[in-house]
Amino acid sequence: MLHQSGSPLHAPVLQWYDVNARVLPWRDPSAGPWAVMVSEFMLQQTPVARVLPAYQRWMERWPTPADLAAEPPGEAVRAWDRLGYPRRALRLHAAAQAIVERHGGEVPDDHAALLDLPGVGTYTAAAIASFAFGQRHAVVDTNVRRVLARAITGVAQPTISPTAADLRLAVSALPSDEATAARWAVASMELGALVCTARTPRCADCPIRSQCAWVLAGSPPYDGPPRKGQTYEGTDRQVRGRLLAVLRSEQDAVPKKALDACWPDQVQRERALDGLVADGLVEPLPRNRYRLPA
DNA sequence: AAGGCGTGGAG
DNA sequence: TCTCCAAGCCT
Repeated sequence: MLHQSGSPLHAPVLQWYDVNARVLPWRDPSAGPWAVMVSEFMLQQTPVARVLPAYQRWMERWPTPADLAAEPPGEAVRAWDRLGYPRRALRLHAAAQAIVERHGGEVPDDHAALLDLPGVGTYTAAAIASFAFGQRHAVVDTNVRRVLARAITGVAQPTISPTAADLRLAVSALPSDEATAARWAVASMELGALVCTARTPRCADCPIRSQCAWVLAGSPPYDGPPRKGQTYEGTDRQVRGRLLAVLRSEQDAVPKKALDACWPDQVQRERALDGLVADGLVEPLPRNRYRLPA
């Protein structure tokens, strides 16, 4: 397949993608926008390998936004299983309801309309518009930021959090042709996921190693501010995870006593439970009982 | 506008 | 073992 584009990076990356793209269910031409949207929610901070089984079950059970919207949010939280960040399940459910109410049950193809949906930020809106509808958008995730940081800026790692400069760089790297831009979006992301990885980049396998500013500079090590390691043991996050695991496993309401058993520190346990209730992930019932939201 | 928000695999 | 980190979003 021939590719025409303005940057010398485009052709090699697009050709590499033609050969090396992973076969993923949400990339199947028959998958549709809802499949893309579900996958994008699940892939926010969760690796592909762990998403796959949950995604398959989800799409089998809820093949359309209306199917999901018709069920209580707690079912979404339960089906989310252990993907992590279960607020995403709640937001996906709320987004499905908004799609039914505002868009006749069809995932909108408009970037602004997508951005208005719960749980859809700049990245996800661009990803859906590009992957599902073939539009020209800068789809800037951590993979793309890393690829551009190395190939163009010439540094080992991108900035810790996305910046306006990252977006400008991504926009400037975008092919002008719409279809090519959409292809570039997936391709450059896939390159970051498979070759231009954070830890040990496989530069020997990289289609643009001869043009990579970072490689040409001698692959200098990262010298930015230290990245803060996220501790997990003993945090409220861990407690929330344990509480929710109990509630997911039970079909009906659970007595508070059962929740008390999962964490020794009462103060922290109460705080975590209150937080879950405030987030809408847990519903308190009379007589000291709790359940996933109905 | 930093910091909160889960979970588990890989090196 | 332990550290890093994986297609972010929201407040």
